[in-house]
Amino acid sequence: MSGFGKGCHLHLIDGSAFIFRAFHALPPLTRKSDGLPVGAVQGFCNMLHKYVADNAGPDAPTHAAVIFDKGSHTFRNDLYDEYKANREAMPEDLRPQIPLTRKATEAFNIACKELEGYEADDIIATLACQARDAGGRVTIISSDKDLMQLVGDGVEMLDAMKNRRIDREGVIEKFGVGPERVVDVQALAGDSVDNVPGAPGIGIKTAALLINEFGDLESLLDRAEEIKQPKRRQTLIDMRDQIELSKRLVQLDCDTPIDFGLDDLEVRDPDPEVLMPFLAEMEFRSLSKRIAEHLGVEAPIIADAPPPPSDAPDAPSFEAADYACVRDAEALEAWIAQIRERGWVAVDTETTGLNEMVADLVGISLCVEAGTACYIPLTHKAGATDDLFGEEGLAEGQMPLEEALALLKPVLEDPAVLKIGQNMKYDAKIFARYGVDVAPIDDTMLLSYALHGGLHGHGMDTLSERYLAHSPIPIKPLLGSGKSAITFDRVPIDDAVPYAAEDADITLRLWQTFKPLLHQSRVTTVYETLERPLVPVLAQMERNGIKVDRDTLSRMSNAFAQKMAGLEAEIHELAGETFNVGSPKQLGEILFDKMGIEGGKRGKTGAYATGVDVLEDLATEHDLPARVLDWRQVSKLKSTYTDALQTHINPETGRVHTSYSIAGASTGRLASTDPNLQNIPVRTEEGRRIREAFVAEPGNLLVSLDYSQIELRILAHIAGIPALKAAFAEGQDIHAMTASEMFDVPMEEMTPDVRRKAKAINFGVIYGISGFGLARNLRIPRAEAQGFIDRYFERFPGIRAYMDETKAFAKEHGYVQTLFGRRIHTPEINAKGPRASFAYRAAINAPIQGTAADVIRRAMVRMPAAIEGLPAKMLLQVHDELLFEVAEDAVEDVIARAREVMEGAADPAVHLDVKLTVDAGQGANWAEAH
DNA sequence: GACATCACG
DNA sequence: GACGTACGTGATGTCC
Repeated sequence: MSGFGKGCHLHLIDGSAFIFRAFHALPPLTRKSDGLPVGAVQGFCNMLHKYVADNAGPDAPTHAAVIFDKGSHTFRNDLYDEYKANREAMPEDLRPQIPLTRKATEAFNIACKELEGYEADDIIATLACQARDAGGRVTIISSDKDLMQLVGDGVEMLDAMKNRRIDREGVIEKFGVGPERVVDVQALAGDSVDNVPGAPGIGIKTAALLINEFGDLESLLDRAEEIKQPKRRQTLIDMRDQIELSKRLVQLDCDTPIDFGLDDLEVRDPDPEVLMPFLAEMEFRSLSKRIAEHLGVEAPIIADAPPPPSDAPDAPSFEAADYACVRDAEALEAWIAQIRERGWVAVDTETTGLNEMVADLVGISLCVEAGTACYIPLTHKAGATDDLFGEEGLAEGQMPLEEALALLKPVLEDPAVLKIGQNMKYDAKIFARYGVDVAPIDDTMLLSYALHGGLHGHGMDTLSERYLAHSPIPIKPLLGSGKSAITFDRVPIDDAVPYAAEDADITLRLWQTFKPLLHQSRVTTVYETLERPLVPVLAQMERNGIKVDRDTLSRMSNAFAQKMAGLEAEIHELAGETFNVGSPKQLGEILFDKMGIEGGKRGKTGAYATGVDVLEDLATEHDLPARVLDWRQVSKLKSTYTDALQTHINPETGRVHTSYSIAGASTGRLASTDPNLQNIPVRTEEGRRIREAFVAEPGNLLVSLDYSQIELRILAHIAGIPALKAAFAEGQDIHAMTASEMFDVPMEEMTPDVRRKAKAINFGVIYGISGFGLARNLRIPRAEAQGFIDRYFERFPGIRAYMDETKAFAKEHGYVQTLFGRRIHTPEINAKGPRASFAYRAAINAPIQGTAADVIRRAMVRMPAAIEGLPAKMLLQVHDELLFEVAEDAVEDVIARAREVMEGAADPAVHLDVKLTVDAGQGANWAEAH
């Protein structure tokens, strides 16, 4: 290459951002041999490898460098000694890893640059300017807003996390001005993270407004007298020096005295002779294997590896794996022998659909060690050979389903053979329909949930990509999509084998990866008491289903349809034209443009907001929004409940079978899908009637047991609030007690309104209270809401301490914990900006909501044994409620036993200072039982 | 497929 | 002092 110039493309990676991201995104990891923390280094290497691997295309960079900060004192500190003064100290675990990330960059043979006394941003600015002036392109890999001033003229940014490019338009979207005026806006708005003062009372929005009006900062300051708002005018006049200082702080230096040139940054291939030893030194086993594979060299042998649960010393790559197709009893028996020899097997089923209540078994995959897997096709259809009667034969070369199941059943039910699956509830339910009761089990999805809850999803694709660096064969090309989609039994066996067997292979490798980590992360008990044992319990509940009366729903649907039609006519009449009432966009235009109602607020997409709270405010003055609210309620009830629910009634059982996701919610709660039976209406009279359609079989009753105020009780325990504990012990009305404390109203004189306020505050505390949130909820001025909160903290001082401690814990560890040891990761807690506030509130809430979720999980796990022998079935869980179907004469027995289990569910693992109490109800339908 | 809305705890 | 805010979910309809 003859020097940097036109046609060249320079990539500049913000090294510090990479390190911090790697550090916070990953669980702590130490080097086995000496305990040196290396998690961030590993994450950093992962990102570099991904970066290198992703940049092979025609748009590949010709030049690249990773830029680091160096030294804590920069010229900005000379300008302003408070610059970055409120930044928190670097975490202890991260400090020793910083020099290692530099070594890593060099090991990857990527230029690694820094300059004493200068921030990485200034070096990036200098290089970007040089490259631009030479006529080349530049991509800055960072999402730091301070770098946005450099965008334009061939310079772009790339947010590697979101894989989003930020160009001139992106900058305007963020700052309201073009890149050349970004520093002016920043000078006015300041930056709390870097402690740039700016002008008090002016944020980005206002700053952009002013700059756009006056052209640039200098003109604005010179002509500050012309500003109409008196306060703003005075601020700009008084604060001129501070604003000008701020500008010098945010302005990047394009002239740093670097001692190298663009030509030194030419992209070079990594040298395996250097890279491999470095990875070996770090003891990155799987990463070095992966990179060795990518470079086509031998992976280094890293001594002192922890013994994997597999006896396979070197797992073959997925590409090299050769999967078997099992077509007869003899071959299957050979596999079964291998399984018995080892004592475990990864299992995966292929079926005709996602609904386990309906789907039929098509084939089974087994894997006994990494790379050694098979697929047993069972009911694949022959190709396009259907005859006139639509009868289709089975494809050739499959063993009879019954024969295969007869051979496998003893193994699948053998207590000495562990069956490993990814989302085993699905497979267990399928097998159950064929008379096979799979046990014991391990579930890689649940292992990941216990280990990484809150960090990422736990689907197989995610886990495989993250932990095995392998993208599973996608199912789409096999099945097609849309109308022409086929079911798995129509996939040719030859195509099915690699796909299906690979799933079992991946599952086994994930198990080998995760299982040893359980102990290290101290979540073995969580997995073994709260996750794994729930699988058979939920499988049984889902198979039980709940009887839903179609006629009741159908009648309600008709009534709703009539009511909607009437309301719609009224609404059109009021609007003076017909429009789609269900379209928030059209409704907004009618209300705020056509009718000219004041106070329409536009959301981020530019459409008017027309949510309930907006319409409720308008409804006091206008009829139309009031009618729309009515229409919406009816429309919701009809479409989501009376209509959709009917389609979920299983024709064979006459019941509705929901599916619970165990690893969906980050806090440990379950989530119900297809249909969601955890959000059946109850708060309004009209909605509650939907529950009349959920009925018991003749001779039975529905029995509902729910925890009373479980989250507040847990809060009282965790935060140690004597007043709350005492109130619960005495069985007082907790919201009334709170109100009495806070507003100095004796309990006898309590009014509903005062109690309502206290209730909102109690909930607010659980949610990580803020003045703004409470103000909005209660529709009171923010200052008043803040006053309530201050008073609450004064009266219940333990709350404040709990919040502070929880926040500190999250910041230090990257996760928070429930009383039972469940970890909920909060990777964003150390982010900057509003994301951190989100993470903060979620971190406050997670231990409370999560502990409540753990409690009911424990109750559910114990429930089958507790009601054994009684004519009762557990049907549904709704977070703090369990619903049973019970023969009439056994109702009292079941209530007594279930209540005992639920009230004692925390014991013996945790002794709560506050007792848990359970309310019970019964009736012919769910409305009566609740 | 994103977004707005609304049902639940 | 200003960001943009209540926590956790799933399903539906509109609109591009």
